[in-house]
Amino acid sequence: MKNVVTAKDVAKLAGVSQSSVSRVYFEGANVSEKTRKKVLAAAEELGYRPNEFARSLITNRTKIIGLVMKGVQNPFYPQVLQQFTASFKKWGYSVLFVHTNNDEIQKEDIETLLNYNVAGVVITDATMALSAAEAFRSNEIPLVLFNRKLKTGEFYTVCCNNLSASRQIAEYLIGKGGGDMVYIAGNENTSTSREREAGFRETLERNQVAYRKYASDFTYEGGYATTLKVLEGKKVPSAFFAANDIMALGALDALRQHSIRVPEDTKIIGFDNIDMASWPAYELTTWEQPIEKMVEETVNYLLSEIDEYSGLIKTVEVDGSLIERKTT
Amino acid sequence: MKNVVTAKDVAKLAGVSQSSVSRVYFEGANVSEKTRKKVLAAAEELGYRPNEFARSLITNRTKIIGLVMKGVQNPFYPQVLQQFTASFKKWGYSVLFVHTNNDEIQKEDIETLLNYNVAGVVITDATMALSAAEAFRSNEIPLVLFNRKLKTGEFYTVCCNNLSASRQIAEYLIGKGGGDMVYIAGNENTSTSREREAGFRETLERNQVAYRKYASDFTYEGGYATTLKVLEGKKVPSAFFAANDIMALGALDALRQHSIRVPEDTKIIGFDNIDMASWPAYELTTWEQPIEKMVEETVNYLLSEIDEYSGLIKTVEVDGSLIERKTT
DNA sequence: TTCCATTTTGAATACGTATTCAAAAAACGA
DNA sequence: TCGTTTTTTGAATACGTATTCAAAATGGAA
Repeated sequence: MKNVVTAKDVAKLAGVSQSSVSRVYFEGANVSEKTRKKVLAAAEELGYRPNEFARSLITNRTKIIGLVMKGVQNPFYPQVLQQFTASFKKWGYSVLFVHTNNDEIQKEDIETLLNYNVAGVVITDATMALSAAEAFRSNEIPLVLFNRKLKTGEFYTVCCNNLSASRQIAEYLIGKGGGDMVYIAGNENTSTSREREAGFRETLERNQVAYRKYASDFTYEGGYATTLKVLEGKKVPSAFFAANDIMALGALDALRQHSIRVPEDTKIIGFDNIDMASWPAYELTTWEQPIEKMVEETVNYLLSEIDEYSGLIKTVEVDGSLIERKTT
Repeated sequence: MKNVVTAKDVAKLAGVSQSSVSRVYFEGANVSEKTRKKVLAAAEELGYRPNEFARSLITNRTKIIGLVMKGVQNPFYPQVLQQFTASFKKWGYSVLFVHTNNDEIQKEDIETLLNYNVAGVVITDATMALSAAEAFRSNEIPLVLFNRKLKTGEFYTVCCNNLSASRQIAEYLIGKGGGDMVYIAGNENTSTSREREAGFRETLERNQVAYRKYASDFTYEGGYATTLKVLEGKKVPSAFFAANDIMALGALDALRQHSIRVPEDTKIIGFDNIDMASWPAYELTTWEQPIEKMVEETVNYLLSEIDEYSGLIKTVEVDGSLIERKTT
C-alpha cells in the first residue's frame, strides 16, 4: 500500500526513459524543455517524489545536517535551534536533531550521525573526543563546534568573542564605580565560562579592582544559590558579572530576597541577552550574543565544505554588544 | 576517500557471504553463533557500519521520526523536544526536526517528511490540513497531534485534559473567594486556549461568578499588554486565569507595575508549570502538564502503529494537577 | 540539400543492503 | 549407522535512483 510511484512509473506515463526523469530532478543535468514538461506533468499526475534514500545511496551524499545540542534547558538554545533549522532549510537541508546530556557527545550518537552519512555536523554547547572527530574527518564530513572552544587547531569553531566582551564588561562596570566585583562562573569545563572569567579578571586586576570568583553551573538555581553564598560575607560586592543570563536572573532574585537594591546597592550584568532579560521584572543589563551572525558563519562554512571538502580548521569569533538596561 | 567499508568487505575478511553479514545486523535473522562471531570480529577490524540508506531502500522503512514544532520560543517546548528525542532514542529512532512558523504545517515541510519516508510524525502545537494528512495515511505513516486538537475523528491526538483542568481551576479560584474573574486567552485558533476557556467559563457561570475574556497570544509580551488593558477598567478583577504560564508571568509583572499586590488584591494562575513558574521572582500557581505521560502516550502509539499499521484515530487526554504557589 | 558539431536521449550498470530459494550442513531419532 | 527434519548458508535478485556511454536527434553552416 505504500508509496509506489517511482521514476519508472513517471517515465512510462511520460513516454520517456527513467534516465530522463532522473535528469529532470537532478540539478544541472541536461534535459530539453520538452521532456522536462512531459515529465513534470506526469510526475504531478502520479504524485511522484524522488526517493531520498535511493538518491543518497548512489550519490553518497545526503541533504541532512546533524545538529547536536546540550542543555536545551537554557532559553538561549531554542533560538539557536530555530535559526539553524530555518537557515539550513533555505539551502535544502534537513536537520537530524541529537540531544546529549553529557559534556562530550557519546559514541552512540556519533554512530547515528555516521550511519545517516550526514552532510555536516554542528555541535552546540558540547565537545567531542578527538578520536571521534577523526571518524568525521576521514569521511570528509565537516564539523563545527558552536559556542565551545577546544584547543585551537583541532576543530572549526564559531563562538562569540568572549574575551573582548568580558573585558568591555569589566571596563563598563569599573566606569560605574565600586571597588570589588564578583564573577559567577558557569561549569568550569566550558571554554565560555573560562574565557569570560579571564577577560573580566584580567581587566579588573589591571585596574586594581578586587575580584572574587564563585563557582556555579549556568542554571537559574545555581545563580540563585551562589549569590546567597556570596551574601553570607559581610560586604555586598559592588557588582556581579554572571557567565550567562539565566544565572544573572537567579542572582537578581537572590539579591531581592535580601532586599538589596539593584542598581543602587550593587549592580549585575549577564551574558546572552535571552528574551527574559528584557522582561519588566528583570530589565537585565547584558551582553548580546549575535546568534544570527554566528549561525550564518557556521552555515556558510559547512556549505562550502560540503561543496568541496578542505578540512579547514579555524576559530571564528563574532563580536556582540552591550545591552544596557536597569541593573547597572 | 569516503567510508568504503561495505558488507561485502566484511564478508570477504570473515570468509562468509554478504548475506550472512547482513543477517548478523538484521534483528531476528538466523545466524549461527560461529559466523556471528567471525562477522563481528571482521566488522570491528574494518570499522563497518551498515548503510542506513541502502537498508531503508530495500526495507522501505526508516528509523526516523519527523518532529514538527511550532513556537520553540515557549519555554515549554524545549522540554518536550528533549523528552521526545530521549524517548525515541531508546527505541533506536532518530529525530528529524522541522520547525514551522505557521499554525498549519506547510507543504514544503510535509514533502521533506515524505521524501525521507519517516516512520512516524509528531506535530506539536501546530495543525495540518486534512489533505496533507491523507498523504501520510496513504503511505501508512502514523501521525500524532501533540497538544492540539482538531475535530475528533480526524487525527490521533494527545493532549492534556484541558476541560477538566480549567474546571478545577475555576472551582479552586471560586473557593478563594472574589466575584469577577478574567481569562487571558491564547491564540483563538488553538484548541488549547478554547478548551481552557470553555471549562473555566462554564464553571464560573454555573456558580454565577462574573466572567470576562481578553484576547491575547500566548506570549509574555501579550500577557503583559493584555493585563494593562484589563487594568484600564476601574475595578481590579478578583482573579486572572492565563491560558499559559508565560502569559501569566507577563500579567504578574503588569500587576506589579501597577503596584497591585498578588495574592492580596488579586490572584493569578497559569498553565503548563514551566521552570520559571517556580522561580522566587514569580512563585506562580499553575496547572502542571504531565509532559512525560503525554510523551509516553505518543511514543507508545507511534511504535505500535509502526509495528503494525491500523490507522487508529483517538483522542488521549492526560490529567495534570494543580501546583499551588504564592500567587493565589 | 549535406556535413559536422552539439545537445539530448535511453540502455545498462552501480550503489549497499535485505530477502528469496535452493542447496548444504547440522541436529535428531531410531 | 541411515534417514528425516531443522537450521544455516550463499547465489541471485530487488529496491529506486544517478551516471556512463554510445546512439539518436537537433542545430547550424555551407
